[in-house]
Formats: sequence, structure tokens, C-alpha cells
Amino acid sequence: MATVEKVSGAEAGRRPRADAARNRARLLDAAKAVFAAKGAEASLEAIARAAGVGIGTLYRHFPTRDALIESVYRNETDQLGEAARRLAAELPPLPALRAWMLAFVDYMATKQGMTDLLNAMPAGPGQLYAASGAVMREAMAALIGRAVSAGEMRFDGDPFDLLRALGGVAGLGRDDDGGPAARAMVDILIAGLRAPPA
Amino acid sequence: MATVEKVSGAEAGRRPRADAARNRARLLDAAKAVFAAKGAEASLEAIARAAGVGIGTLYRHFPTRDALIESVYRNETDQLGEAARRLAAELPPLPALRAWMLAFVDYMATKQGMTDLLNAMPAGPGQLYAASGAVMREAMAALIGRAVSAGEMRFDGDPFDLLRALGGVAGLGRDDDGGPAARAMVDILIAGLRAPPA
DNA sequence: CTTTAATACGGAGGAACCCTCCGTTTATCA
DNA sequence: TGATAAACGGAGGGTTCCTCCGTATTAAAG
Repeated sequence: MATVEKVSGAEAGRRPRADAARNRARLLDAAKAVFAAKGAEASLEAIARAAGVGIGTLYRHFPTRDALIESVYRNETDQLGEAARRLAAELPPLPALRAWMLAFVDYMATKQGMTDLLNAMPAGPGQLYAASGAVMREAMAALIGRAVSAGEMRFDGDPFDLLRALGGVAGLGRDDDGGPAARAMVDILIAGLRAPPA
Repeated sequence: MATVEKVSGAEAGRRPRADAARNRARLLDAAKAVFAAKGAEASLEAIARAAGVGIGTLYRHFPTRDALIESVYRNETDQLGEAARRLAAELPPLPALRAWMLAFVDYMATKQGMTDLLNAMPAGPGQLYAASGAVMREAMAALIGRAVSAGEMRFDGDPFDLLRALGGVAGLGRDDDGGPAARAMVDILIAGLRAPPA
């Protein structure tokens, strides 16, 4: 697997060094702030400066910009996955799906960087952003599967396709209040899924 | 207006210089090729090199990267606008809309840079990409308006919202053959638009 | 508590890129 | 043919990317 978690060769032998953990946390905090402020194009050197560490340290912890972005938003995507489970347990299939799609759009609109995270997944997560991608695809797949089983809609494609469309929609609520528009688009998508075969 | 077309102060007096026109054309060709190959992040210096002109010349013709992108794809968007008119004249409202949406997705999937063109329009075209944005919005608005008038569907939002969703979908057909998936998503969107009020 | 060796730190440095500025070249018009 | 407005091209200052490696820390062994 080789996730991004491990700092280096702290495989099993020694205990991870204290400063390593501290700097990693600092970097994530700084990155979150800077990405939110300046979008995902922000300079990595600026992030290192904000975190009060050298640029070398940043690169050792997160070898690529993508690794950093994914780590920063890993938390949020996990929350989305959690929300999917909760909604599925609490609501009927269709309302659950709708609620989650709205939540997804909201998240994407708020966190600037998450849009890029989705955009960088060519068609379904490749090796890049693999973890976050899997979480979101599974959330979507589960909710859709439930609605399909209940006979409330039909869909035989890749759930990820819907996520991509949603990702486009999410761009709406970015600047001023695109909330209503995004909400309307979600409803259109759902209506389309419910419609009988043409 | 100050479109990007004019090279500089060739307002009306002299005839535009021959080398200016030649270099402009070369730059557009090179940019098209490089953008297609490397995406819209491609280096401007590389484009200038490929065109066989100095970097200064590139910047004089296209003061910003965005100006260059828009000029490169202006042609294609105009073609999309033309297609909209033609389809509206030749097909019934709904098939025309569907055909155009599919054409749009195809274009976006082929031309790497066009996705960025769309993405850079915060919510509807601002001053950036103003021309291309207007063309596409109008095409969409006209086709939808026709279908609505014919009582085939309802839609009271901004046509641009649909374009954004389509833009997300277009990311599908980028790598391997996402054609079928994109087609399916288009049909889902149309079905959603046709559905009676929830 | 010392020693020690693994590990993390940080920034200098080479490369690429962005964009501006301006001296030189060239094409148009008289 | 000359004059001159306009276009050309690239040097240069600033920024960012990413790598590499000497130095400083720290966990664990003695």
C-alpha cells in the first residue's frame, strides 16, 4: 500500500521521533489554512514558511503536492464517508441519497482544494488520491445501491460518474451564494435517476 | 470591449504588419498543439519556442495565459454556437438539446484546455473568457428555451449551471473511452429536466 | 548517564517559469 | 528611397519547484 502516513523508515523498530510528528501536524495545519486562503495552487514554500519548518521537511513528509492535498483533505472525505453511513441508517433511500449529495456539494464548495482533489482523479481514482477516492466512491455506490434495491431508481453506470457531475455543480456555490442553484441541480440529477427508461 | 483580437495600436491607420499576423497564427497553432499535449498548465515559454518566436512576442499578442487559451478555443466555441443554431433548425426541441449536449461533452473531452476554460468561469462568465462564455450560455439557453416553450420540460435556473455539470461529466471521456458513460449522464440530466415537479 | 547510530532538519542551489522592459529590426506609407 | 510607427526577441529580476547533503536531534543500547 505505502500510504502517505509513514514519515520514513520508522517501519517497526524505533519509536517515531517527537519532532517528526510535531512538524507533520504543523504542516497539515498550515497547509489547510493556506489552501483555503489561496486555493490548491498555493506555493509549497509559503506553506513551509507558515508552518515554521524548512522546505526540505515539507518534501520529506509529503513528497508531492498531491500527497499533501490528499492528507489535508483526508479527514474531510472520511467525514463524508461517515455521513453516508449515518444517513443510510437514519433515512429512507432517496432522502438519504439526496442529503448526501447536498452535503458533498457543500463540502466541495467550501474547501477550495477538494475540487482539485476530485478533478485530479482521471476517471475514478488512480493511484493518486486513491484513498479519498475510494471513500467517496463507496459512499456514493452504497447510497445508490440502496435506492436501486428499493426499486426507487435505476442506475447501471459507475457511481463515480455522478460524483464528477456533482463536482462540476459544486463549482457553482464557490463565489457568491450558489446554494440554491446547486440544490436545484442535485434535484434534477435525482429526478433523472428516478425517471423510467426513455 | 477590448477583445484580444487586436494586436496593438493598428486601430485603423496602417495596414497590420505581415509578420504580426504570421506570428499570431503561428502562436495559435503552437498553443493548440501544446495545450492538447500537456494540458492548459503548459509553459508559455515552451509555446513560444514551438512557435519559433520570442517570449516577448507571445506576451504582446496575448497579455495573459487566459487570453491565449480563449483565443485558441474561440474557434471551437463558435463552432458549438453554430451547431446549436443548426440543430435547433433541423431537429425537434428535445433531440436538438440532447445532440448539442453530447457535442459539447465530446468537444470538452477532446480539447484538454476547454475544460479549464469552463472551470475558470466562476459562475457564468466574468470578464475573463467573456466571449466564449457568452456563446456557450446562449446556445444552451436557446435550446432549453425552445424545449420549455414546447412544454417538453421545465427549467427556471441559469443555463450555465447545466453547462457546469456537463463540464464535470466531460472529464469522464478524457483518458480511455468514457463515451458511453458520458452519454448516459447526459440522458440522466435530460430525464431530470423532463420529470414533472417532485 | 553516556554513547552511538539512525533519523529528521533545513536551506543552498540548479533548473524552469513568469512577466517586464527596452534596444534593435522591419514593414508600411509618403 | 527614407522616415517612423510598430513588432520582434531576449536579457533579467523575481518566484517556485524539487534535490541533495552536512548538521543537529533523539531514541535506544551500554
